[in-house]
Amino acid sequence: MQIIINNSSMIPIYEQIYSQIKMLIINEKLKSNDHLPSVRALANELKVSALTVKKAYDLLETEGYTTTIHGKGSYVLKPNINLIKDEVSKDIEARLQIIVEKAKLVKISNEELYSMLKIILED
Amino acid sequence: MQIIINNSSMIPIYEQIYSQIKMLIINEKLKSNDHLPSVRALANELKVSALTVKKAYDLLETEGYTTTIHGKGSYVLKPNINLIKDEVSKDIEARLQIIVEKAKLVKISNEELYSMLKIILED
Amino acid sequence: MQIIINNSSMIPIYEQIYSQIKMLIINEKLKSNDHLPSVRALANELKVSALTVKKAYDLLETEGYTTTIHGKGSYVLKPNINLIKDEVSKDIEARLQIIVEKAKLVKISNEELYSMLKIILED
Amino acid sequence: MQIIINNSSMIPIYEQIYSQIKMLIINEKLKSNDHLPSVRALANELKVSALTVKKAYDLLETEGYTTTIHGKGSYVLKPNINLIKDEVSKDIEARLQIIVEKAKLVKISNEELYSMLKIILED
DNA sequence: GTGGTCTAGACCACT
DNA sequence: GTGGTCTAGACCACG
Repeated sequence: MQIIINNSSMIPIYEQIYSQIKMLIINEKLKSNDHLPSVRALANELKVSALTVKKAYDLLETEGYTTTIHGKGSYVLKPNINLIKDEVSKDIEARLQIIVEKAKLVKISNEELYSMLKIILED
Repeated sequence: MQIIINNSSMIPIYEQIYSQIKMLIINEKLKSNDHLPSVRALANELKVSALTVKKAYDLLETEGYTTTIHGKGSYVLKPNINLIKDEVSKDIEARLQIIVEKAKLVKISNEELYSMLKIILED
Repeated sequence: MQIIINNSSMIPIYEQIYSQIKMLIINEKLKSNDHLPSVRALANELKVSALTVKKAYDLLETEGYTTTIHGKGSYVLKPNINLIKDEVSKDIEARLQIIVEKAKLVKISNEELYSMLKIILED
Repeated sequence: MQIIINNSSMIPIYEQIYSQIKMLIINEKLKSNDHLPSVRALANELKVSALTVKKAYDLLETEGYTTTIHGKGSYVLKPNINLIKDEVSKDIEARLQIIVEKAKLVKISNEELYSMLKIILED
C-alpha cells in the first residue's frame, strides 16, 4: 500500500488515507475482494494512530467501497463505476461553479479560464 | 452590511464574515475609506459574539484589506487589484488541477470537461 | 503651532500632541510664559476631539512643562533643563539596555553596534 | 517552560508569552522539533486563560516560528537566523534613531552617547 | 462611543 | 488529550 501522509497539510490524516485508498480502488490498483492491511498494521506502517486508520476504513465502508468481516478484516468491493462517475461529475460541476464565481469577481475572462484549463490538461 | 451567517456550515463564522467582507471590498460595494460597522454593532446584527466579529476584522487587517484606528473603528483600504488577481489565479489553477485529476480517475474526457465549463459560463 | 498628527501610527494621538509640544518647549521654540492655543482652537486646527487635546495638556501640566490658569488658558513654564537631561539620560540608558540584549540574542557584535550608532550620528 | 507573566504590565499577556517563547527558540533553549506544552497545560501553569495562550501560539505560528498539528500540538520549526538577524538589526536602528533624537534635544553629546553604550556593553 | 484584552466554560474535530 | 471555535460578559485605553 503506497500511501503518503502529509502531517502539515490542512487535510485530516484520516481523509488523506481514505481518499488515497479510494483512488487505488477506482483505479483498480486494488481489485475486488482484495484484502486491506489490518488497521494496526497500516497504522504502524504510516506511523499514525490506529484510531485514525479506523476512521478512514469506516468512511470507506459507509461510502460502499469496502466491507468488513468481523475477525477477518476489510475487503474491497466491486465499485459501481457509473455511480462514481456521476458523483464525481456533480462534484466537479460544483467546483467549477466556485471557480467561475471567483474568476468573475476579479474579472478573469472566459477565454483566460479556458486557457488555464487547457494548460493544465496538456501537462 | 449584507452578511449571511450559516451556523451549521463547517466554515468558521469568523471566516464567513471575513470572506464576505473581503468580497464586498474587491467588488467595490465597500469603497476605500468606507467605515466598517463597529465590532459590537455587527456582532449584535449577526447575533454572534463580538469576539467572533473581531477575529474576522483582525484577519481583514492582517491581510491588508482594512486598517483599524483605536477608538474610531475600521476603515477600508484601497485594494491592490493586481495582487488579488494573481492570488485568485493561483487559487483557481490549484482547483483546476484537482478537478483534472478527479476527472482522469473516472475517465471523464477533456471534451466533457470543456463542455461542463462552457455550460457553467453560459449560465 | 506646527503639530503633525499621524492617525495610523500606533502612538495615541494625545501622546503625539504631548511629546511634540514638549519638544517645542525643550527646544525653546515655545518660551517661558508663552500662551498655548486654547484646547478648542487646537482641536479644531488638528481636526481631533477636544478631549484628546485636553488629555495632552493635562499630561504637560502634570509633567511640569506648563501651568493652567482657570479661565485664561495654559502657559509655558521655564523648563528645568538639568532635570530633563537627567530624565532623558535614564530613559536612553534603559533603551540602550534593551538594544544590547536584543543584539546579544542574535549575536550582533559590539563593533557592529558601535558602527550602527556611528552611522546614525553622522546622518 | 520558564515563562514569567507580569499582570500589571502594559504589554498584553499573550504578547509576553509570545516574545518569551520566541526568545527561547532564537536562543536555542527550544530546539527544532521540540514539542511546546499544550495550550491548556501552559494556561494552567501560568494561571491564565487558555485563549490567551492560544493567541500567543497563533502569533508564533503566523510568524513562522512553530507549526501546529491538530490533535497533536505545536512544534518548534528551524528558525531562519539570518532573516531574524536582519529584522533585529532594523529594529535596533529604529531604536537608535529615537535615542539620537532624544539626545540631541537635551544636548547630550555624541561622546556621551558612545560612553553610555560602552558602559552597558561592559556590564 | 470605539477597539484591545482577558476570563471561564462550552462543544466539536482530530489523534 | 489535543487544538479550533464560540459565547457572554468584564475591564481598560482611546477619542
